[in-house]
Amino acid sequence: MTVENGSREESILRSLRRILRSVALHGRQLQRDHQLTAPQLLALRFLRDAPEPPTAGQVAEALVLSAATVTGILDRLERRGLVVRRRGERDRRRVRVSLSEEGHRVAWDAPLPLQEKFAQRLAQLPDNAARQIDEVLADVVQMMEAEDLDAAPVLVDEALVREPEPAPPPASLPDDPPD
Amino acid sequence: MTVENGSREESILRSLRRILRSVALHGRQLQRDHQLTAPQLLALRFLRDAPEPPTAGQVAEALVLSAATVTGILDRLERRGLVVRRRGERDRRRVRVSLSEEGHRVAWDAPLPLQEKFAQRLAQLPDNAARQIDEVLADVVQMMEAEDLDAAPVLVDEALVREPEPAPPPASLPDDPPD
DNA sequence: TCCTAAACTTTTGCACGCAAAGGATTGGAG
DNA sequence: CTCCAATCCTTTGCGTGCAAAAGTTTAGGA
Repeated sequence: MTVENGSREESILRSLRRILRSVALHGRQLQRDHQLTAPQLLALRFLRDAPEPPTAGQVAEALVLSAATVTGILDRLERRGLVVRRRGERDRRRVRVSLSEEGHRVAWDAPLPLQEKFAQRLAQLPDNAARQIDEVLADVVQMMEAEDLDAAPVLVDEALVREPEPAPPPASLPDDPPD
Repeated sequence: MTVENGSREESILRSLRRILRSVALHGRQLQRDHQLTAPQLLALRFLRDAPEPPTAGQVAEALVLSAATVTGILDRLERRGLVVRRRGERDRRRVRVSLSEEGHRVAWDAPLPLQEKFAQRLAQLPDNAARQIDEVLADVVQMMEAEDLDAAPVLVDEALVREPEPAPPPASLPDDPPD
């Protein structure tokens, strides 16, 4: 209410842009230093931590990427011998992906993805600060995802709907009848 | 400190992912509905608002993209007749970019980029809510941009350094001796 | 059994994004 | 005037990303 007001929005937008950019920059640095792109690294880690070889689709779901995109990522990882694709036996439509020896080595040596560095820092915050960040980001998501606002009943005060979201299931793999 | 703690971080990371994704999805919707991608739209708007035809490099700077990327964007806009490239006369290394007739029409009809829709919603928030968002995002940026934290003096409480940022210059074009 | 719909992955085609290399032009040092 | 470094843009090569179409394989109904 006090200071220049329009600049507040600019500041917020600038922060968002910087966040996007920060993610991108970190990705490039990663690639430069370790010959691994961010999604490749995330895929390796997911494979490493999976109790059993996930399918291509499961990798896509875990990384929140389309199947088409994951195909490309796996292509490159496979070409470099970090990953192995095996057609499912029970269900031959599926493709099970697992780490090679080399893949395991790399997956363990690889640096943390930005996500986790960030998470580490978050973990060091006092709980109320983290809670505040959580809530504010949820609000931002809400504003960004709100349907085209042309006639939208936009947020009026902090009493914001807090995620009707179908609460993403635990990180474990969905039911997975072996092929 | 109270409730399940790790899930707070997951929630925050999920929000960030959703924000990134929201930007991407909006871009695709834009392309589907208007045959224009987000960077193309931003370029058109920048050209529309520029007092005089900027150079390719100025467009890149304004959109915070590399020159190489902008070349591609301008290629596509030019191929569609929305934009005209003219070699500078005084300095023939430069390329001045301007809107065609059609380009002007499109630039005025085009929808708002997500940024502005979001900004509209922000403007409807009570000031203290906006302030909170602003501060929290600034903190997030700080945490994301902090140098590799291996030995970093990480934030301990809300007393965060608030943007040493060299205050981006006004939106006007940099000194521009006519070609 | 046969046939079609659904499930899963890959292919194709397009648009970013960038770094690095290349080409043209300019400006300044000598 | 000559030459070379700096400037500006484009080209090349690679890696995301996605939608839509295509290719396989499975499952379910007639």
